[in-house]
Amino acid sequence: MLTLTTLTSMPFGVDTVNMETVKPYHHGSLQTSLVEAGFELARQGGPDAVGLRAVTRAAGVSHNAAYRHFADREQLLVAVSTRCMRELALLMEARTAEVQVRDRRRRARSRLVAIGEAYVEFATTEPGWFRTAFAVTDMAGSVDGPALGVGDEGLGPYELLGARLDELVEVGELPAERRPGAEFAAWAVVHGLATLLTEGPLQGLPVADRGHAVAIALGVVQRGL
Amino acid sequence: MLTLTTLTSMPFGVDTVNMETVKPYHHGSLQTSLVEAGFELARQGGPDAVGLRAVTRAAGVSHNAAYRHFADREQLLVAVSTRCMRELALLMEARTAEVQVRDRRRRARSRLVAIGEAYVEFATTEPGWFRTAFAVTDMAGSVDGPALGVGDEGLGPYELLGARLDELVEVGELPAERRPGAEFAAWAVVHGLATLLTEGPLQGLPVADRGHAVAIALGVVQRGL
DNA sequence: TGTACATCAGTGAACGCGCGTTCACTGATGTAC
DNA sequence: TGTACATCAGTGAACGCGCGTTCACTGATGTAC
Repeated sequence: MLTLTTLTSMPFGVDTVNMETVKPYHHGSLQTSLVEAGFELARQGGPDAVGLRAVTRAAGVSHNAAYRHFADREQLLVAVSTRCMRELALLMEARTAEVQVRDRRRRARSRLVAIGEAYVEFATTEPGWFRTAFAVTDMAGSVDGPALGVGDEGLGPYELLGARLDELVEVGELPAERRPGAEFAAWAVVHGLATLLTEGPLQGLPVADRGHAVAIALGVVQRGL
Repeated sequence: MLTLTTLTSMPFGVDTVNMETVKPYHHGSLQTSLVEAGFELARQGGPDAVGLRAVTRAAGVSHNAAYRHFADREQLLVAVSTRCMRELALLMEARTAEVQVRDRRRRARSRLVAIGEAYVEFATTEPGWFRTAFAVTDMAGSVDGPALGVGDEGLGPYELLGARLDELVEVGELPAERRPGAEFAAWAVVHGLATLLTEGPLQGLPVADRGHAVAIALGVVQRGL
């Protein structure tokens, strides 16, 4: 199993070390550092932990240096949220790539299951990041679908789901007439599982039973599609 | 369509009026009043709006009178959350009772759909209450299932779902061997829809499309069960 | 039937907390001439 | 090649906010005698 933190490279490598020792007046990449600090804070404390003061404190900078880079707390949170969303998308992609099935049809199904499982895996192993990813939702929705973007860097979770469903159609595992709206069903189960297991009343469910619950729910959706 | 607020009677009738005019030193039913005030605050502002000071202010009482009835803010929130959960259960029961279908099998299916729709209806029409209902989740989980209780006053949402699924089995619409774990699938879709439409990235979905999305998702689960 | 007194349910002032935000500032950078 | 100066990125003190919680208190209630 991949460690989640290995999915993305460090924001800047050597500079971080130099910063510790030299500590120049001009930071050089403070914006990135602040987002990264917020990302780490969000890991433990969720969106509420991402504050202007907390983030600047963690970056070793005076508390209102952040105002050079973000208009207010909300904008910082948007940036950190996007960062979390990208992390989710990266895990989904990684788990998809791991699928080793020859048969096109079975392969397409496995890959759909894989992104679903990755979604729930992300939520349960990194609940703080998961909550933060969905803490900001008033990014203007696009016409093509809801805004679950991760900026210019790759596809978002929603796009990845769409790609899997398209694949299912291509391969003949999903009747084309059932394709429209299929996202809603697939996404809803998986998001529901993630939320119930993470923040909701299924929090206390023994870890052993979790996989079971996920398997049942994903099975029902697969059969229903 | 029922108005949600009509589902429960006022906490106390005449006393409320008298309280306004007489305002005795001893309130008489402050605990109930505080919970009810929290319930109203939660309607607009969700769980964060349920504070000791906010609630006492709304009840027209000094800010720490609440400590006679609740050990701390958390306990107040638990009480208000339970209140919200009961409201959800009441809507689910009301919508179930409205189903008018003769055929036993079709009736059982309709009633399952009805509680699912009620769940989503509650979340979208009363997002503050919905969020508050699920804001407290560390009530010790029971052995029989997750703690989604509403105290001594009737069944909780989880129990209602179980009843519908049992009915489906009785009536022959759900193979008994698929009954175990069926809650997970059903609950997950519905909770996922509720969350995505309410707090998540589907917030911006035009109201017209909502019903469509819900119908598709519920259809998939029905078919999959 | 009356009264003393324990108990209970409120009051009001005060504390400390961390937060977002604003202000006037200073140190570093880079570019026009 | 050198220097003045605008611009940019950071600093540090201060403000006001609402919150939960604690303290010592007072007013009302009901019960034992």
